[in-house]
Amino acid sequence: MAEKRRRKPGETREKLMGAALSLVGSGRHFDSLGIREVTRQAGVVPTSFYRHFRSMDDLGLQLVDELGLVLRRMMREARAHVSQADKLIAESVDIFISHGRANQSFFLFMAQGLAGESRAVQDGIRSEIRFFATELANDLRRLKLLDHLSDGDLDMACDLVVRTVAFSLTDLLRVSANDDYQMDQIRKRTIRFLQLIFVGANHWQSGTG
Amino acid sequence: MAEKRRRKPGETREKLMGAALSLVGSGRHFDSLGIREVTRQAGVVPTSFYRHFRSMDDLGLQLVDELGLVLRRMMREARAHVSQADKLIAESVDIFISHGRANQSFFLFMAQGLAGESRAVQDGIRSEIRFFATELANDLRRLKLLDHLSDGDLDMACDLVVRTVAFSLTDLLRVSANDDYQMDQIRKRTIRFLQLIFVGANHWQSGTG
DNA sequence: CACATAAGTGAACAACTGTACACTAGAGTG
DNA sequence: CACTCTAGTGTACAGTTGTTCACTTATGTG
Repeated sequence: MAEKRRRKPGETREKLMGAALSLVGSGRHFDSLGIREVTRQAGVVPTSFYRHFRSMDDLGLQLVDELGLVLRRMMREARAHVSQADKLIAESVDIFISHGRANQSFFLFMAQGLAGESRAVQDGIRSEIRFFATELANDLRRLKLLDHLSDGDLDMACDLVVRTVAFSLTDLLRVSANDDYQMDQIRKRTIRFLQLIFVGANHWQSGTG
Repeated sequence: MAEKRRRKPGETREKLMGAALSLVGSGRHFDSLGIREVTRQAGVVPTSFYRHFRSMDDLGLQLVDELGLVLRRMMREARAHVSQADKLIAESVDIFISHGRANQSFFLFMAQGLAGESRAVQDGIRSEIRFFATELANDLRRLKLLDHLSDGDLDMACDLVVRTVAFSLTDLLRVSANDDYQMDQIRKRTIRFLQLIFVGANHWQSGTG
């Protein structure tokens, strides 16, 4: 046996990251995973792990990088689908939801990592979220929305929007994929949250506070 | 040796819960703690654990109950300190921050549990947060604030407020206690978030959306 | 005072863990 | 072709884990 060696470069690496992700997706917490467990799930011998990662933290950091790609894809699609300004919120939320479901494990990993053991992973995820927020601010500027806000206030508002969506995603990931009622509840509530924030932003004047 | 037995009822139980909490406080994730580790930290023999808890999940659930008490204390203090409506937000945020620091480990546990392995702990924490939100709604009704909102809309707004504060708490718990600059940044940003939400709520009309 | 019970103890065990080591197959390069 | 890397393999080991068991001791109740 054991006739397969060196098939594609990085194949085992991806298997390991996928294995960790799938364990997270099946309810486990990333910080409770062990090297042996991950390699077992990946169908690989434990020692192979060290060919690609120094430690579990290291693997986590590389997952954060991939998470960044997922988020960028999501942003791109949201940008491409913005038709009219009045439907912007609902359409964007729908895109978040569909990406959230399509990449369940990634977003579970994100939610876990925010309060996880590895400070580096925490920082990575937080910086991805911040990046997302500043990109959103750029887009709104480009669309001449919330034009009366100062740069700082717009940034603040976008930060709040992104946090709210992130929190809603964690709601979403808890309900089973076929529970349409709950899914729709979360969708509606998220839309209302964002509408409330945008109403606030529309009536915001820099002097406040 | 070993001359101390049965000192106070529940003494060891509290030591075990305190030990788990202190490990969380020192950077560990609750889901990565083991029974032996906790008993070691508590200065107790591993078998003692089973006298009080069936499993780690069980201990986690009992921590959620204590978390509820902490939250109720915080609410009570916030209620007692509401002087004028115009300072309500800033004063409440200050109380959240001081309680957040005083009960670091509890709030870390809360943040971890939201995305943790145990579904029961997740549910417990989420229901504590929901309870907090409905209590906030009751208070606002009593103070005749946001009086024009329907019950549903008020609930929604309070939910958003509580989520925002919860997220801010996780920011807070990351910075070291003596980093006054960062602490103040978080404080100011949280106040602005809440102000933005309240401006939105003030201008909200049920028909929106 | 006797005694059942709750709450502590230590020893034991099989299962699992992370990691080190020595080995080997294939790919790319000169 | 000879070579050096890279990425895979199996074996080994000491340390840790959860859990069971038989035990002791203090306490409150009858």
